[in-house]
Amino acid sequence: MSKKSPMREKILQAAEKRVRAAGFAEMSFRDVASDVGIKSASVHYHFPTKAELGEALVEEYTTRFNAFLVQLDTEALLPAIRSYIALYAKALILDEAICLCAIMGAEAIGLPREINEKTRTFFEMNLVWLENLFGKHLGASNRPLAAMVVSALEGAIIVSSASKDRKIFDDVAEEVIQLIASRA
Amino acid sequence: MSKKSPMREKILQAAEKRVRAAGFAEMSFRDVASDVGIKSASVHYHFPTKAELGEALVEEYTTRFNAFLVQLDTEALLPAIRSYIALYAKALILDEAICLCAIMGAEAIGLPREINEKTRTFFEMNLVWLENLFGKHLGASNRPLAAMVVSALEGAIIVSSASKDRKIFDDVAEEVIQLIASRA
DNA sequence: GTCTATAATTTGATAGAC
DNA sequence: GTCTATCAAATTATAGAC
Repeated sequence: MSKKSPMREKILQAAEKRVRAAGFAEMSFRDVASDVGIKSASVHYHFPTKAELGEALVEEYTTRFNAFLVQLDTEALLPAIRSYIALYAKALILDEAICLCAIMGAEAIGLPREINEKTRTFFEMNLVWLENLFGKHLGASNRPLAAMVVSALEGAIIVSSASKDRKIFDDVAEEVIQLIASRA
Repeated sequence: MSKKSPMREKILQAAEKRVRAAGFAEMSFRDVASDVGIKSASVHYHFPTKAELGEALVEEYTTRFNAFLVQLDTEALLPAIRSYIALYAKALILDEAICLCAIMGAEAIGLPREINEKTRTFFEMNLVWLENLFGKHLGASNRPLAAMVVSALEGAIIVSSASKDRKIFDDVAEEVIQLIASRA
């Protein structure tokens, strides 16, 4: 679906970084253009409108996240959960940013419907993956537990990032692991 | 600290609604002025800069939230937690919006330092309140459990709101209650 | 594909009348 | 306290040259 143009990829990368740092509304074509070394008019060649850039961002983010999830399907329950948590930890610590879909979800009312639908798909993908994981290892699907895990990790990234205190995320990560271990 | 001017209160209320729906960056003086029936120049009389309006928003939100928390201090553990969860449920369902400090935290990089500090204070207030509650009823303070509760509820509001599925929040709320009950 | 130039709109903010 | 008038800057987006 997505073309492999190198500049397109550079734009997506720069735009994602800015959205995940300050929000979709704060990300401007001029800033992104400056980041990748071209002019804002040239960004419109790759993404005609800001809405289309936003859609591509969420789409690509979801695809990338899903690629990781698929890899985890062979692991046992607790190792899989640890790897899943590591995805969120990477977002917070390595990228020094929050989850793209957390900010897109928070800004939802001001965003185009197409972006909102893709954001929703990201969360549903996470929930379904966890449900299947629990179904496979705990015998029952357990959507409430899946919702608890996704919410706790998404929330932990925001609270931890806003508080500039990584320990908050680490505390929540450990609680999530213990919670699932207690259900096993 | 905050003056009791009726128009000032109306402005704060309208601005909070807009920030919690689409973010601080998307909230404009003109839109807020229109909401309360005055011109944007008049908003500057009450709040000279947008940064000052933002600070007042977080400050007032924190004060209001704290007033609720103080009231809950006489309740037993599980009733107190249920009431605490109800505060978040009210934000999601009645206000049809996410937590002000969740969006302020998510947009942090693009916001003035003063707002970031006040946002951080809000989260710390929540953590300390929960820590004290656990200390009183569980014998030990347990900051990780406090972080888990705050993160799960903040995250649940965002995921639930973005997915337009209230059941996600309700599921997480029930998981939080069960989690704390299991530690009692 | 990228550029210059520019249109059209919105924004935060100020000056000064009332 | 609120208004009109206005400004300077930033924004999304388009047209057309190269």
